[in-house]
Amino acid sequence: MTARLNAEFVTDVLNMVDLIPTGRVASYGQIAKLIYRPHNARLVGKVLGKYGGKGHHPCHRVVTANGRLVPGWIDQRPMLEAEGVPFKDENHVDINHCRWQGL
DNA sequence: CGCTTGACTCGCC
DNA sequence: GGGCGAGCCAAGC
Repeated sequence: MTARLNAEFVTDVLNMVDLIPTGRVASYGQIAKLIYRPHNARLVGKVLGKYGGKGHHPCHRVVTANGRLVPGWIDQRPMLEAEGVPFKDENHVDINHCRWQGL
């Protein structure tokens, strides 16, 4: 995972998301930091929406730092719920309790 | 070639 | 504790 500005970045993001354990979620900033790009959190979401949606990566386990799910993606809630992720609201997960600590 | 937008984050009020 | 604004990077028009 080197500091690249192209496909390497995408590969690293997808790789990180793919290794998130079931019943656990990670925030965009968390992943961005793991790939040495703390300011590219927005890119993580963009990548997931493009490559993640096309590939077989558990992009549904990735939420915002606030624990909010993807706006417009209603299927994300039941998917996370089925994996054992506690929910605060219909659009917010208890990220404080299920945050991925794979650091 | 430059402005707009986006599955974000953090600081300030 | 919740709402608002600024910052950052990349892709699309």
